[in-house]
Amino acid sequence: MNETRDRILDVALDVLGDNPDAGMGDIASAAGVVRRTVYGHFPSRLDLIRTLTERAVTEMTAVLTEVDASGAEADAMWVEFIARIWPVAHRYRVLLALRRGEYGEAIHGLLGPLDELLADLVKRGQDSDVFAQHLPPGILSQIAYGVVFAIADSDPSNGTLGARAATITSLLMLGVPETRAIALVDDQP
Amino acid sequence: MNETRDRILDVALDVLGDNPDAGMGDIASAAGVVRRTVYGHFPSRLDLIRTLTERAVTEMTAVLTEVDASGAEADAMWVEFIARIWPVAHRYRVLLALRRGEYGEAIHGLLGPLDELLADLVKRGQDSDVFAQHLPPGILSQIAYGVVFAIADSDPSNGTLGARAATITSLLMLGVPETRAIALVDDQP
DNA sequence: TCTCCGTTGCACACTAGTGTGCAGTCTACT
DNA sequence: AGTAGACTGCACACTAGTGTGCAACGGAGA
Repeated sequence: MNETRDRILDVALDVLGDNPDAGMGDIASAAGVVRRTVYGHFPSRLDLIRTLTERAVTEMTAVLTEVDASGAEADAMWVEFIARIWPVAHRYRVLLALRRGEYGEAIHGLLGPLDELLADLVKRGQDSDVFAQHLPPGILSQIAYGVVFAIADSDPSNGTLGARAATITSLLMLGVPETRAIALVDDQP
Repeated sequence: MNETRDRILDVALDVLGDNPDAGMGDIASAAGVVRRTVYGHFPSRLDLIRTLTERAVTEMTAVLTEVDASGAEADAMWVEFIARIWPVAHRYRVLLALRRGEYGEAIHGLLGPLDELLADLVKRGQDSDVFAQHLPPGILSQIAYGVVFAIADSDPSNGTLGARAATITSLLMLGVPETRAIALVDDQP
């Protein structure tokens, strides 16, 4: 039904991932349509980006709330969360870049609930002495999450080779000892 | 003599720090001059940014090579480097944002030598088992350095309160155990 | 006083993007 | 065959920035 619309969204994620400043024209031609068609589906550039962000938030909060329900320790939850978010993180890496800039405020607003869930998880970890307390949970969660995205971004292949490294790195940063971090990661099914 | 030129450079760092997409007009009025005057000193926007970057690279490589000469262990070197780079990092935080984008290539080229020095330091740390090896030195150094900038960016006051947290966080990420990290940081004169 | 020289104010050309209007075409469905 | 809906192609108005040219201004120093 809306296959063109979906293709535009998929392609926009790719194109903006390569260059967050890409214009509607670039997205259109990458999707094999004309610029006017894109405006037919998304009245403005902001609409497109908002739709993309909503998609990301939906996918990510779904994963996070599912993981949350497991009742495991905070560090184990984090490992599971990153493992499941990893394939998605690379696709949506552009959102991190787009948070500073013209649409920053809009994106920030949509990402807000996800940020809170993450901060909660980190806070619980800090309260039970699983995570270190050198930074407040709000900042620590953002930085740790940002590192995962940054590694996803440095990873050319989007393969699972980087997922392990990203998980270990973020765990270390959260204050989990290296031996425990490696044990947790290697426990993944 | 060149007090206007210097003021423009200083102010540009502030303005671009707040908004990396600020135009020459924004910089000019923030510096209390007219746009035309800015073009009198810097023929193009790229010139301005290049000059800013050269300044940053000069300051930072000076610090890093000085620290390098101490012959200390890699983790101690890192602590000293961050401690001395911290006041500068906040001012030049814009460069991290500017690396992706229009002038990315130019900035990347200028920052190259600094990147290599950092990667060398991390590699030496990995070789002597002071740093973990979950990521190749080139990526690990970038991520660790990025985290320091990111925390500097979250820090509203640019006070030294965040410096401690940033140093600990980057050490943890580099694989230094928490107790050792804290000991190192508290050893700072 | 005269003269540089940095600065100003304004006009201009150019680029590159956004978003709209509208008539025409193609295709799938009835 | 006919029609509805999506897509196209093109023109247009608008915004916002870059970089240039040039005459005029004003102050510090010879």
